[in-house]
Amino acid sequence: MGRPPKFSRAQVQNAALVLVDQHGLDALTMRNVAAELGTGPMTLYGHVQDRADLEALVVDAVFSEVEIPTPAPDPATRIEDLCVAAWKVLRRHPHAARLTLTRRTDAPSALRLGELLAVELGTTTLTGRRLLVAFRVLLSLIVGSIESDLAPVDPGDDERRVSVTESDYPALAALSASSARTTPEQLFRDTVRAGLVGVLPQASPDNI
Amino acid sequence: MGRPPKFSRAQVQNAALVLVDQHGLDALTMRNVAAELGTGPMTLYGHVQDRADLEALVVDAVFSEVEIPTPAPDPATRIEDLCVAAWKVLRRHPHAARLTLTRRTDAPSALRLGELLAVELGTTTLTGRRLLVAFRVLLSLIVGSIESDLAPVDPGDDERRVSVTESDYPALAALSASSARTTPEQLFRDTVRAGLVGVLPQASPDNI
DNA sequence: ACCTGAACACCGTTCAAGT
DNA sequence: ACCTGAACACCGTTCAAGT
Repeated sequence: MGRPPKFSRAQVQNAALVLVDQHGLDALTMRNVAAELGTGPMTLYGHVQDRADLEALVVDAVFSEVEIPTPAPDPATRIEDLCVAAWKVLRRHPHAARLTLTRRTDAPSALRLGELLAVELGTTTLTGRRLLVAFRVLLSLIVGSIESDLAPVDPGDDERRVSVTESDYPALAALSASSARTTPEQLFRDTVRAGLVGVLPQASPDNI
Repeated sequence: MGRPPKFSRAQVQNAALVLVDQHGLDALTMRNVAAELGTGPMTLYGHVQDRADLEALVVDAVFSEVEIPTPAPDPATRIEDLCVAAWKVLRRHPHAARLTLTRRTDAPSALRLGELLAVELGTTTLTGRRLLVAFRVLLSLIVGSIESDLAPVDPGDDERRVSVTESDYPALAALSASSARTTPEQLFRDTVRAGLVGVLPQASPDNI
């Protein structure tokens, strides 16, 4: 407890992510993180600007875990793999994922991933508006799929939940039954492939 | 101030939505809503189960505003119009939209809209897994597009924002420049149409 | 029986006192 | 100069006192 600070910003980041993973997003408070590090709340302000900064740190930690896949031979598969890598890391941190859904992220690790995806799309024949649409479609599919999977995470919601099996929504009930017959990853891969078909002229619907 | 309650659940709902629209999501507190209605915080618990219930009320209010479009002749356009209707209403309430991104919604008005979309997709040749994927793609595109648009809503973020024009992310910068040349609605329509091409065998890429 | 104020256990952050 | 505890202005909700 001499001159050097008692802990680093990286330690704050790690403690925050562990807290969120283990006890949910509501547990992410200045006071809890400080307690985890064995100090008072005010000591945190030496490493973090404010609460929003703490949240940004968590988002950055999550995307830092993305394993960039080794490039597949064809562009469509490279793009798909990149999307799956992002999806996987968000799935591994469902509570933290909610942070990325709500606020726009400046986290360098997230921007780097976005840049990678944009570069990959740029190697296709897509340009201009169609390139932009392709990018937005893929980002949306990642974010949207995570959101769709997030339901069971919300605790206590189940008691209040109106079962979709109810005959009020027969079409939704049929979909929900059909979704019980796939794994989440398979469903996401199918979703991304469908998106690619709509977006890449050269992607053929055959491999779906 | 006699026997009948001083206000209805619908009034609570309305007061909550107005509060969120005007002062942002952080202003949505039991105490603020109560003050808006001229009572103490505890009186709210006569109409609302807890804070989560209050948020659900806001989400329901938003989706209740959806104007179901008059059905277009062809299925693809009917589906597109339905998606745009949902997108528009979320755009009109950007702060409240954040609630729908994070938590799974049981709001009847939202389920009814989902059911409508599922039914519409059911009138195509799609069945089983492909029907499910189509539904997920469209939902994801709505949710994801809203999320992408939400950035400027977050107040005070701009000061901290790392400009994407920075040369660290040239591909992202190019995309962002390209997105400045379209309207949000046009971009969303293009996005949905691309999604439909990937998802509906009979949708032709010609009309993009 | 119902409505609701006081009180409790939190929260982020300011401010000033400690070193 | 820097670190950090006390204090402030909030929050959702319990509990008990009022009618």
